[in-house]
Amino acid sequence: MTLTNEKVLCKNCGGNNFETDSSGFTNCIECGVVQENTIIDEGPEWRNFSKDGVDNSNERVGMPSTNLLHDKGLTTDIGWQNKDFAGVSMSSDMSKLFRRLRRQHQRTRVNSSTERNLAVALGELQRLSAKMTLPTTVREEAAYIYRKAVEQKLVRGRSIEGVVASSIYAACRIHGIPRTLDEVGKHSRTGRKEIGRTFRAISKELMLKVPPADPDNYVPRFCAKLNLPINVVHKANEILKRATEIELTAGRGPTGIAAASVYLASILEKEQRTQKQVSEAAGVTEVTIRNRYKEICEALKIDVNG
DNA sequence: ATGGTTTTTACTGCGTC
DNA sequence: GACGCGGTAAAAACCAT
Repeated sequence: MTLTNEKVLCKNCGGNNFETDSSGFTNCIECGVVQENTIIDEGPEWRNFSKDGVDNSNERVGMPSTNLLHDKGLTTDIGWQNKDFAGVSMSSDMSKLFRRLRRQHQRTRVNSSTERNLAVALGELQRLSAKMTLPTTVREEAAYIYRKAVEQKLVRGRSIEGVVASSIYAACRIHGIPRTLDEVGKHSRTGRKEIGRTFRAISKELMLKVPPADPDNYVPRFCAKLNLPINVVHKANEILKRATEIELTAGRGPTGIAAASVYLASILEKEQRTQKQVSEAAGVTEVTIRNRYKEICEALKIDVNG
C-alpha cells in the first residue's frame, strides 16, 4: 500500500527526489532541505501473495533479500537462551553443546575470504553513504556494483575503501544524483584521484552503463552549499541551458561548467560569491571556473557590468 | 608509448577595502 | 597588507590512437 500523494517538488531547488529518514523527516536528496509537505510513503508491505494467501490474509513475509548485507540477510542465528522449544532449560551438557554450535555457526557465517571482504566493505559502504545521506536505492546499487567488482577480482591491487567509494560514486551517477569526486573523497580515507582512477577502471571492466554526468544535476547542490536563493538556481540553469545549446560544454568537465554557471548567476542575481567559495563548493579550481566563466561570457554576450 | 586536450599547481600583477 | 580577480606557464591527468 503506497499512499504517495501528488508530485511534489522541493521548495528550495525544485528537485523531485526525496528520502524519508527513520525519524520521519523527508529531505530533498538534491539539497538536503527538509520538506514541509509530508510525503506519505509507507513503503512496501511484505504481503504474502502466494496462491493460497492472496486475498485477505494478513500474513507477512520476511524482508526482501538485500545486497547490503554480506549474506544478503538470509542466514539465521541460534537463539541465545539455553531453553528448548518449549522454554524448558537445558541440561548443562546440552548447554555446552549449543555453545559450541553457536560458535561454529558464527564462524561459518563469515566464512571465506570474500565473505569477510564483503562484510567489512559493506560496513564501510553503509558508513560512507550514511554520512552522505544517500537513499537506499543508491546504496543497493553501490553494493551490487561492489559485489560485481569482487566477483571479477577487481579489488586486487586496490584498497577496499577505494573500490567502495568508487561504487558509491558510480551508483550516484547512475541514479542521476551525482556527487563530486571531492564529496565522496572527503568522507573516505582515499583521495579524489584514487577514487576517480578506480571508478574508471571499475566502470570499464564491469561495462557499467554510467551516463555522462549532467552539469545541471550539480547546480542545486552547489547553490545550497553556498546558501544561494532559488532565483540563482534558476538563473544558473538558464545559463547552463544556453551554454549547452551552442556546444560550449563538449569535452569539458561537467563540474567546472556547473560551477562557472553558478558563479555567473550569483553575480547577475546580486548575490555574489567569490570564485574561491564556488571552487570549494564545486571541487574544482578557481582557474577552471575562470576559464569556463570567460568562455560563457564571450559566447553568450553576457556583460556582468550591465 | 604518444600526442592532443583539459585540469591543476604555482606564481604574478593589479585594484580595492 | 589581505583579498578578490585575471592572466600565464608548466606539470599532471586524462583520452584516444
